[in-house]
Amino acid sequence: MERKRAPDTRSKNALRAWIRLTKVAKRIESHVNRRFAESHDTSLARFDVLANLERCEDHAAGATELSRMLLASQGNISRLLDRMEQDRLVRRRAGTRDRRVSEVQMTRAGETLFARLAADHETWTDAMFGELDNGELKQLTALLGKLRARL
Amino acid sequence: MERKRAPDTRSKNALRAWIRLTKVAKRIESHVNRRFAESHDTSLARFDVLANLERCEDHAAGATELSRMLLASQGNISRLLDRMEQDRLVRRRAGTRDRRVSEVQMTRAGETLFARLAADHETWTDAMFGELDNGELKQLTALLGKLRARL
DNA sequence: CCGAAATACTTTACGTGTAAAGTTATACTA
DNA sequence: TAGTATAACTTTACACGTAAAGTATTTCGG
Repeated sequence: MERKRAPDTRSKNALRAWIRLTKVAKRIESHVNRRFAESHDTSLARFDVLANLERCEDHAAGATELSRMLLASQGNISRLLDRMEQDRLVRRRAGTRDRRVSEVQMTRAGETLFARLAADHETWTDAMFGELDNGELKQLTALLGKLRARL
Repeated sequence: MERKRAPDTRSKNALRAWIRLTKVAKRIESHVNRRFAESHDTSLARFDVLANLERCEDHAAGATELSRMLLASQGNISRLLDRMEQDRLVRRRAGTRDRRVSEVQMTRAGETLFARLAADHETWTDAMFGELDNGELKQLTALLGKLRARL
């Protein structure tokens, strides 16, 4: 008894790749989010903000700059920073040169939290990607890089 | 002048793969969402519901069944279906055998819309993945499949 | 220097995601 | 069969995403 198989056209293969890509990304994201919530009462969105500030000069950046790094809208960032500021993870003050700019500065508390989050995050990632060896990881990264070029 | 490069450890490579994976997925998702909004005044979330109903017997399924297929919570599905029902894309009625079940049935309007959405979606996907040839698409799908196993 | 355009951010309205509590129907056990 | 557990769904409260309109500041052309 021969099982009917989906066609092997380029178009269908692209569709399959996209569906698998989004499902895998969703699963990992939800996994990481749950872990951040359980063990640190925080979220992936906040981690992303901290991770990007970490790589900035003086651990500070403008809000628009942040929104570009995070691939998110300014409005979204604005309220996310409101909540993070309430929790004392970041501080905002008007820019000195350009007073339109809201300079976002990571606080000591933010730095401390980020260090803990980053360590856990690396551990989890390592475990989740455990099925792939080093060569496969690079291959995956390279394929995604090629894909990214067209977006 | 030699530029300092990030270390090539398994852990860092896993981190890089994950970051690229989520960024690429986000970009495609946002692209598709914008297109669905512009050309059909709808969303990726609704498309996913329709696509999954399409593959069900009689184009109908229980809400819990749907939430599992979509990797989403029951509460989310419940309200998403409220909105889709208002727009006459699906219909709900109590199950005949088990009256707790909310049987979700795609309407004619839903089927018509889905046909149009699916055609466009395939075109867009094909274009976005244009950088990858057929072999690379399969390779990507396979790597993601391996990854999925551990989640 | 003055008015217009551009830029940075905030606010608002809404869609979509979760967790947790609430409602109703079914199933199971004593 | 009564009582309780389980299951399907809805509701609520909140986080987080967008687009679009609003506010304040800077920049630029005349």
